[in-house]
Amino acid sequence: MKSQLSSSTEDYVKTIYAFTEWQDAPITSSQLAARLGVANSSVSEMVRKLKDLGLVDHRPYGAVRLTEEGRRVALTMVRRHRLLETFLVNELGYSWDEVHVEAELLEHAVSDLFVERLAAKLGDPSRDPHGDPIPTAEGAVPRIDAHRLSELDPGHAGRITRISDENPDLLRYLAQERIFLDTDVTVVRRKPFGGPLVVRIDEGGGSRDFDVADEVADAVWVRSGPAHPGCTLEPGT
Amino acid sequence: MKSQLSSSTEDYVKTIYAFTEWQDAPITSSQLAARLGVANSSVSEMVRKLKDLGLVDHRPYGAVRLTEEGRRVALTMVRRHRLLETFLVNELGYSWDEVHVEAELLEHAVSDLFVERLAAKLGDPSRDPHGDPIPTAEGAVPRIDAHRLSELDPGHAGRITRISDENPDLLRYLAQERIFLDTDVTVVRRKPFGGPLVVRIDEGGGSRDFDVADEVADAVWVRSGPAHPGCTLEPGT
DNA sequence: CATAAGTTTTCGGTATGCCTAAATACTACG
DNA sequence: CGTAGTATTTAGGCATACCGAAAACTTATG
Ligand SMILES: [Mn+2]
Ligand SMILES: [Mn+2]
Ligand SMILES: [Mn+2]
Ligand SMILES: [Mn+2]
Repeated sequence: MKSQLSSSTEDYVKTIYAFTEWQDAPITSSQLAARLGVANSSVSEMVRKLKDLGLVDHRPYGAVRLTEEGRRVALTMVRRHRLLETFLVNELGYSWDEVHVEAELLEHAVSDLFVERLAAKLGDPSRDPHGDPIPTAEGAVPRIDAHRLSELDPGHAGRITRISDENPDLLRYLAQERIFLDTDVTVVRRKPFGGPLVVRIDEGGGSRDFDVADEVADAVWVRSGPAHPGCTLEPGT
Repeated sequence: MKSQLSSSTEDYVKTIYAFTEWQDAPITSSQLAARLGVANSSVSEMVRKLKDLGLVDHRPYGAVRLTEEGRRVALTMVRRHRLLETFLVNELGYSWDEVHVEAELLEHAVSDLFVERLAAKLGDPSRDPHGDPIPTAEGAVPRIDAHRLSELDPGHAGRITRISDENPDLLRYLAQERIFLDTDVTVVRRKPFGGPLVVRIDEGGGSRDFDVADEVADAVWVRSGPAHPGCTLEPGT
């Protein structure tokens, strides 16, 4: 059952999974190549290998989709990655913009024992420093019910539950502006002529207004409703 | 200054260093091959590469010796390995026979930042779970003044300061027999006709006698003198 | 519906790091 | 001091994972 995949294989599978985590369409070869920073030809070769391993479904010139087994492997890697990020922030004092690169390598080096011991030590967290859900060891993914800040109408209030970790510079900027996970925000209005979104931020009893650039509004996810939402689990397949 | 060596390169350098850590003679090609579990021919190729990188001195058919630069790299890897082992035991509840394999992989995946943050969190320890000295970030090696149990005369008393981590089975056996680092022992006598060494073990107010097989007596290092010896540092070169 | 534009795959090649088998160099002994 | 035996290096190959360029296929457009 433990087939000992190479780190490249693990990264391919993880990247295929990540693409459909917050949207629906399956990933294409060139998108995969772009995300992995390799040539299209390299993807063609690896996808054939992944298919031979039974990790993806793929017809020539078609999109790449994970099989059940591929999804299982992906969730294992995502769990590792996010637990490691949590460890780096909670225990080693990393900031949330520094953790991704480190976790990207460590995830391939740790054993299953290490991961489970670490999870226990961290108190079995259900989300990582960016608010991304941490799959359980059994492959269940905590459901996070949130919308992009960019999609919300004026007047909508909620709590930041996820910030895309794709751009470290953006994360650094937000930290500097004292905007974190669990910060409460209200959409005030959109400035005219394609201007930025204005949000009100609750902070230490008072509040302040903040202009949100479009790229930022796309990266920040907000959940309305109760202050500390319980996480519901959807079973792994 | 950071030249990004491959994990194989790092393991070669570390193994060359380790060979002379507790004895004098430099390592030969075949010894290196045996320790790394690779063919002699692989060593010949890699040693040429290491020489090109300026990490070792080597003439054809001669022994392999680290250069100053090689020693610096080796000490970096040894520091990583031993800090990771310490972390696994102290923070994740590993036993001392489980840590080596895990650290062997992790040492190549962690960053300098990770290592220094980890060292700080662990309180800058000067020895690992097996009593092996942890080099400082500057490359100074805590000097451990100890002798093999097998070399001591009857009547000699001391404290266990190091146990070779080469054989996990031996470590497991010793743990089961409640013999740890910092256990106080006195050599009682050697049983005749090449029989085992008998040592007295101080334990919880009382004491017990224990028969030590030759392989064990070679693996256990004892330091006489004060109960908690201060560590002296020898500067890295 | 034909062809241009874009995407994907195939092809030939590079770099690591490993292997076995063969050649070569040391060393120790008669 | 020559030679047998051992240690080491060289030669030829394999597997992985990457590349750029060329060929093959899909799709979009006029
Ligand atoms: Mn990775
Ligand atoms: Mn994350
Ligand atoms: Mn290693
Ligand atoms: Mn150790």
